[in-house]
Amino acid sequence: MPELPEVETTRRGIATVMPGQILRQFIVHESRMRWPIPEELPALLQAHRVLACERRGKYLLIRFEHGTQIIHLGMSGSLRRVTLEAPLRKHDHAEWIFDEARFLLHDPRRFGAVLWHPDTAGPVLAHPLLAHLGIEPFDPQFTAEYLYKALHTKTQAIKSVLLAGRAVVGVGNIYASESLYLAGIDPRLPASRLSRARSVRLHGAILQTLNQALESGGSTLRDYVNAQGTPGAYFTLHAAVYDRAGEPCPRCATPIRRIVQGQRATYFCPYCQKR
DNA sequence: CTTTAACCCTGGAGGC
DNA sequence: TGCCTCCAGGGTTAAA
Repeated sequence: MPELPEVETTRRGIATVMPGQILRQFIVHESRMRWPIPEELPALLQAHRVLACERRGKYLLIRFEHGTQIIHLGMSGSLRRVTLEAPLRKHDHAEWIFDEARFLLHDPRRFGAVLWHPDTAGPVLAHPLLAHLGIEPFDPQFTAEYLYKALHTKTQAIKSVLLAGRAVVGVGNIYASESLYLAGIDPRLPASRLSRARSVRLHGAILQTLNQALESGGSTLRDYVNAQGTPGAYFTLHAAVYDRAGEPCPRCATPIRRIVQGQRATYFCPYCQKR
């Protein structure tokens, strides 16, 4: 589920509650995630104050006075507010308990992670998992020219390059297909062959796609803040090509094609999207 | 350095 | 019903 808009929506949700609060208890129910949740983490965090809730790519960063929790939601994870009394469900692997709020990390596939980076180890953004991430899409420095320069050295198919997250973060498998559709670009095009003019289109398409998803995430946020626990309508509902193999292209009615690139599904319109 | 494929894990969908 | 196979929006890691 979580692509960048979902992660950002989650960040906004926890950021309305956690900063300034003292974490009374951090409890681990299942430590076997992408990497083990450090055993010493509950003791390290107990009675410490949250300073801020940030995000880098799809990683959530919960800053404390002495270090930062690095959280990834993987493929099936969610971090949601629940009532103080709410019973644990299957796949609730960790919980954050504050005086008047409680949060559960729920992740059936356990591809997610909860790590700890002490301040003594240096800036958290220098952490090996974060150090090589591409630019944030909403960073003003992310321009069409920036995108052009990041792509023109890569020989791989443009869809795979977008997905890799080294040029720009946050374009997951859904949004990669959707952005390329919006920009009229064939996902198989070698990234290096994208012209400046088409970089402008792609840049706009990426921002439009992510922004649209972020807006629809607002309903998720409302649910989130109200502790209803049900994910809102995700962007999937408005997808033009994603998961629509065989269905007519919204623009020209040509059947949408599904191909596999780097072991991930890609959807595109063979007529509207050009090499 | 780049590129490819295997892998971590559970659950839902669809075929038989 | 049940059993089997395939597929899933993430990203790291090892191998080529």
